[in-house]
Amino acid sequence: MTKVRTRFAPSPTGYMHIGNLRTALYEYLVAKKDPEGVFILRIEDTDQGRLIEGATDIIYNTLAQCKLFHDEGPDVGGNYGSYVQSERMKSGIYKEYAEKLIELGGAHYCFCQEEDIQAQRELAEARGESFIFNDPCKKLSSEEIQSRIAAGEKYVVRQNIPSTGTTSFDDEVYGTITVENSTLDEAILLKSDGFPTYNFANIIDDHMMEITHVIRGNEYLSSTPKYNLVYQSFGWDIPTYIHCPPVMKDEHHKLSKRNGDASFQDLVAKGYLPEAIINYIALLGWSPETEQEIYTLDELKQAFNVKRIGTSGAIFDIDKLTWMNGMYLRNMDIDTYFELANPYIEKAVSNKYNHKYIAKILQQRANTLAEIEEMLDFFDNYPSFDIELYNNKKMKSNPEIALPSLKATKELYENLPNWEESTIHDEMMALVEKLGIKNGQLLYPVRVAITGKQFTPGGAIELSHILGKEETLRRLDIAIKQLEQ
RNA sequence: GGCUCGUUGGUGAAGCGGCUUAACACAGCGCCCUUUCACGGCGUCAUUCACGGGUUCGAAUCCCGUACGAGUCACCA
Repeated sequence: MTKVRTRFAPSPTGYMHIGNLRTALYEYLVAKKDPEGVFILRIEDTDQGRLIEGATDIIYNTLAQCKLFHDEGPDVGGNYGSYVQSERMKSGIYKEYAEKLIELGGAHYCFCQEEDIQAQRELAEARGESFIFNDPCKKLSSEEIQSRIAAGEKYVVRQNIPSTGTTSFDDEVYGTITVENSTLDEAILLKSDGFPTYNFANIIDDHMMEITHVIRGNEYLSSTPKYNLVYQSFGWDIPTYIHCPPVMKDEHHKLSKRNGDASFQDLVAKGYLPEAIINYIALLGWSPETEQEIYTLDELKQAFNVKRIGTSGAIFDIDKLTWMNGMYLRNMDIDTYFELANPYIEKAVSNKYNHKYIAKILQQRANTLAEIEEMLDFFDNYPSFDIELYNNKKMKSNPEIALPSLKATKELYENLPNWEESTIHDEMMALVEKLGIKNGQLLYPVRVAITGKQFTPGGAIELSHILGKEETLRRLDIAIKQLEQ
């Protein structure tokens, strides 16, 4: 069996689309399922002048962050020619192949004017007819063709499509698809400037790079029969096709840059982990055989099976990603977590507080790194707040109950032998006992008083400990004064 | 408009003719745990698989049609 070779062929647009990333993931997984499989990166940078500075770096960085390491590519080399399409263009290979295809009867020269064809098309559409271009140039004699070319007349190379019969292909996810040849347009392969069209370049590149599995979005489903006709004319092996359903923003729209939808970089900036993003998008449109949902990349390689890719579009659900990201955050060891979270903790909390301890209480609560800053804002800035906050039905707390609780806590805190968390805990519990109230009636008001927030990462005891005796007492004082008014 | 593809709950989805009075997960809701929130635990959330026919003893599962949606029909990639 020949070894599997797949390729990821993005355009450097400066934006790593989630759908594209998923395609890259699937390409990587299909390749790596085979111990000798090869995953290739080919940059398709022939976009009409839309070159964006640093855009290829985004592609390299994204793949590296996701650990989707490619075996061949512009930056890592390989034995299959340039991996940058603009460089391949210069070599003239496409023209050679186009001419070869003409010899083989799979294509022909066409001297028609673009405007003429366009006019015909518009005429047909105006009449409500479907338009299939019937190229008169197909009837040209080879002598005439030669003389017109010799005379310097512009031409394109156009694919030959039989006017009868059908063309079928097998897709691993959509099954066998058959179309009537009579509904297929004879596509231009080589443009009048001598450069190939995207689809033709793709066919040639994939063949030259010995790609065995073509994985792409299902928007290519309709053009695949035309691809096959070219392969057949050349007598080349047809790759295995794996068309994937789209990743949607909502019921009707695909996720796209135009809509301003989140890209991979945006998600990372929002505090999502590349591992979690990969894990989540693997499950968008593909389902494993077991009920397992959390997968490492290695586990994904094991579990992945093309046959279980679905056929209908999947809506990107940020809530589920958020949940999954939280799972990753919670399941990592505290040191790793601290390393990841600290930059965010630094943004919100000055060094006078113990960041490591803060990370510990944060780990079970934050689902994304980016939300950390807001969760910790009360450390350096003690906010003013409404005494309404003391009202909590479940805790049986209200401003009236809060005042004596705060006063008692203040007195207790002032006389504590030390500021260990265990000491604070034991003494506070004893105080609850002594006052004959509920835990929440003491601890809830204290927590509100020292943070000014309804929700905090951690309870009154933990937070008192982190804030330190002096700061805690200061805040308690302010809170008591506010309540006394 | 032609062609191609799709349609199971709010979302991702399992299901491949009887084991399904449709799994699992997210979100939601309720309860429990708990010094808040979160975590964790428990429960609830589609009598029904877009709709209509047909095949069959039996259909979400097979066939046909309808509706709706998407993709594609460029000398763009």
